[in-house]
Amino acid sequence: MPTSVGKNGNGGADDGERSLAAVPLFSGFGKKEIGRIEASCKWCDFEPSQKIIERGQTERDVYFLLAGIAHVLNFAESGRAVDYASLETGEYFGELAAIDGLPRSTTVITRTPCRMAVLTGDAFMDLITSHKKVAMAVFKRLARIIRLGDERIIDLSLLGAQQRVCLELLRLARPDPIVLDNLEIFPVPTQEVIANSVGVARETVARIFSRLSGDGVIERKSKVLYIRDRNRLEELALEEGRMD
Amino acid sequence: MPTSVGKNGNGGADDGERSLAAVPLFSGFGKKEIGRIEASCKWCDFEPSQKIIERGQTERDVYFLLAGIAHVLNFAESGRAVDYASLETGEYFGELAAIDGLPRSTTVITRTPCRMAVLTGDAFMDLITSHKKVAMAVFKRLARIIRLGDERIIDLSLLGAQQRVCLELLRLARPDPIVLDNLEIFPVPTQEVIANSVGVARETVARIFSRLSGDGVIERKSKVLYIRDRNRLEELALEEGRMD
DNA sequence: ACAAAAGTGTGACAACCGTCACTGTTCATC
DNA sequence: GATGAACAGTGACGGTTGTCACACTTTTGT
Repeated sequence: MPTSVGKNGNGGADDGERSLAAVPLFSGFGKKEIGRIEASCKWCDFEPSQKIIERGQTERDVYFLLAGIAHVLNFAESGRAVDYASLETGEYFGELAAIDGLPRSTTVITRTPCRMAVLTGDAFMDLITSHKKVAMAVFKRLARIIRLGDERIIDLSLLGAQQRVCLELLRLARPDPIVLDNLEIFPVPTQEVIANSVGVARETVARIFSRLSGDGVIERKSKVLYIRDRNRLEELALEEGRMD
Repeated sequence: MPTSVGKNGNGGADDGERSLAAVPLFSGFGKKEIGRIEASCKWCDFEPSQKIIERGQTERDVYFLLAGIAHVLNFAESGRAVDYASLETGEYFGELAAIDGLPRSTTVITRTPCRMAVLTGDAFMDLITSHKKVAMAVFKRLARIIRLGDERIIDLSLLGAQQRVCLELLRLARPDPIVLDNLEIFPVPTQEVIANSVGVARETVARIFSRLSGDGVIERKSKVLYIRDRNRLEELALEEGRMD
């Protein structure tokens, strides 16, 4: 089992703020309206590594992440995981089941302590059908998910493990807040997370990192991973940059 | 180049019926309403192997497939293709760009002669925002696309080529219309199409077919592929059924 | 009906990568 | 600061699969 589940099985206590202000989906609403939505929410706190929804379950709640980070993934019987996405504060999940009524297609697990607001699937659908802005925002989000999925399918179908890892590094990279020319990744995900995100074995990620470090392309310092030679990294990601 | 493009470059002539009756998305509409939508459509006929939309283009039209079959795919520079889906009569494509205004993420090419109705992106969005039933149907379709994509990512990440090919055969299989216990695939896609659908080399598909034929699991007769031993095929798809 | 094109079958071969089995390192927690 | 757990690095090894090359078969078009 790659992930242990927290003890607080019943869904977390409610002891935090009750505000949806952090959710961009509702940014078009006035205070009254938001208040009404807030009134129909359940509020929960979760510890790290807790399962919020699980593939195959049939409830239809929609979750709004008010604080914390969660990730969307799936497990194979073998125990290996496939990571789809990381959810940040303000994002939501569980829409699919609310929309089509089918069982959950993926599992969502908290990475950090998380505070969430929960709407029933019906309440969410009411929101969608009665507010065009919300509907549009959800449409755009679904479109984005589809586009990201398509990209991922291309990568998995056509690229080698090394290329996919390099691409993932480039996707994760952000400009260094101080020296903006430098790219860095902070915090560095574990190799296992990266491996699950691009569909390779963890050891393969380790080997590729070793090589990249040796070539001076990347450099790791505890929590930060610096990208020293972005061009080379892009070459490796795009060309058939062989490993030898 | 795996696919040649038809000569009728300007988008096809209009010489067919002008009816959206075949499109389930509009099934909830009365005659008048459908008539209004029909009035705002452009109508086109396309020959086989014509590119309808192409990855990267920025127009936002939405296409309704009134007759024929098209497929959604992408090409790598190497020439290898990734097939996402096959579109049948009554389905539509091009929604994503209409929704989010971004460039086309995939290419769509006709497989057979196709008749289509075309709405501008704006007209399509009007339809969505003014008719809840349409919006819901589109939501459901997007949800379905996401779920299918997720499945595909799992398969690509966790399964071997052989397993994926066997799975694809099971997905394509339909009961024999006469002897309903028998499964068959008709018409058989070319090995190249299957290869592009599951992300393996065409030769690999050929080799797997050879083996399956030798083991009496499948049997090919010109246009039909019979599945003789469904259980074995499922075993091979799910277990780590080794090739020896 | 015939030629050309498209699709299929198969061998040889290398490399890529997953798996297994470790050791070494860093990190939290007492 | 010690101690265990999580994380990271690395060697060995073999199977699976992609690539290249080519013969063969079926389909298509004229």
